[in-house]
Amino acid sequence: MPTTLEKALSNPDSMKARIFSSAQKLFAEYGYDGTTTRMIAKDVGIDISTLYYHWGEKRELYMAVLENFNNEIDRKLKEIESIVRGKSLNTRLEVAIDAMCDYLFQNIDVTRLILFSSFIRSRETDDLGVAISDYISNIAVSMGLAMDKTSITATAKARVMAMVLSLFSFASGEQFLRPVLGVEQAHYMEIIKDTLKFILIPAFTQERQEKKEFTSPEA
Amino acid sequence: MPTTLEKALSNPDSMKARIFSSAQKLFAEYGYDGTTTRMIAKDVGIDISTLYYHWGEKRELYMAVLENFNNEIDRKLKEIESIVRGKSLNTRLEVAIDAMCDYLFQNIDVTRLILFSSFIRSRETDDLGVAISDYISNIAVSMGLAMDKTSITATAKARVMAMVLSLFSFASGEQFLRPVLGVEQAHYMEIIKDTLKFILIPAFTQERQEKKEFTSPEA
DNA sequence: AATTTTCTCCATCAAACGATGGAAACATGG
DNA sequence: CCATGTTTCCATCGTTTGATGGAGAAAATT
Repeated sequence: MPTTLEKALSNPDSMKARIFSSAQKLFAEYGYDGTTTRMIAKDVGIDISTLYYHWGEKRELYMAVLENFNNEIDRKLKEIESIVRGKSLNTRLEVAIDAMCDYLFQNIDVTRLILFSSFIRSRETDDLGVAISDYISNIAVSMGLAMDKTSITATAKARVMAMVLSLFSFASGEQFLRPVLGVEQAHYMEIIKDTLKFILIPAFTQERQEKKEFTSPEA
Repeated sequence: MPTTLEKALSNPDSMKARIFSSAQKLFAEYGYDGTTTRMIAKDVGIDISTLYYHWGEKRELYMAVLENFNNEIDRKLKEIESIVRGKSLNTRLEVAIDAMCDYLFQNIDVTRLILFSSFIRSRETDDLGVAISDYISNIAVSMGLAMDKTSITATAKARVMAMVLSLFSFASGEQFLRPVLGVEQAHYMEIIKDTLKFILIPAFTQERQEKKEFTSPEA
């Protein structure tokens, strides 16, 4: 069941969808305050008022971009969850890291957006943005690191945070991180995947063996 | 030997230093484009033109804030390096994580600033900002994960990146991450320290035992 | 073909932006 | 007390920002 937003964007050639696409790109690059409606209109190749005709206020357009990401990430998380269900913790982490990397690196714009909207306050409103925080608990459950949302310890949440923050940072910061590594774009993601597995899998699996702190879905 | 900038800020009651302090706080909260010169002036309690009298262009003030961070972080890294020199890798990581956390959490503004300046492009200039990237190699060497800057593999750099990005993200995002964990401010840092150690130490020490990929300074 | 609806642009608005010149307040040394 | 240099504020500049009304083009409907 497509949302009203998705229906409006169903035709990528429509003016509304073209504006949305440019807005997403620019908001992700310059942030909310750093992006002007004129920049978006120019990128699309239209007049400003055409933009306002289709989307109304700037804030409205921004919210739509965030809402769209919300829908996508929710779907993606459920998809990954269904894939890794029943697998061992080690496999769950490995598959999830691969899948999330694939997704986020294909959608760097939205990845940057969600990161910025969480970290940076806007001048006009105090509560713009969809918090990454909402996903932390969901991911912890999806990964089988906790039974349900309510029973997750602060420690477990923090570890999931570390995982998510690294992942988002690596994707969002590719533009300036990749030159430091001196690798090509295709190679970059492979290194990131390996690094995340290298860092995360020992930590979570060792913990499990030692304390059995995390419950596993097949238990 | 204090820099010219540090000399100008030596007296924290001076108008120039007060403006600098407010600017740092606001740039860190709203980003470059999200912070106006009027916001800064109002925060200090002065007229805009007073701000311009002391600092000139807005960009100038922003650059000064970044330069100040550069000086501080360089000093901090050298300080940490001298402390951990000769210690075991395990101890080095533990001490460094503690020290860096202590420092970054006491300077959340500058931590956020350096993160934003790396991730987000400004509207007016293309190369504003001091890249985090410069520190990656330095830290790798300081941690004893590599002999010198030139011989670090992309893989090793990526792992240091993961460490640095997590650290910076945890500090920069305290405002919205801490409520998710449901802990108090004092407890937050402790959890983050534990989490970083939990995540990083097994990865790096296991790697060392298995492949001896990283050189150690006492070898 | 005529009419209605949808769309796009031109011109423009008020408010906020970065930035400046000049007058007034302040301090300092003679 | 005055002269000189520094600092602060008021008023204002030109530009850019978000946003809108209305004229006309394009497309759809009748």
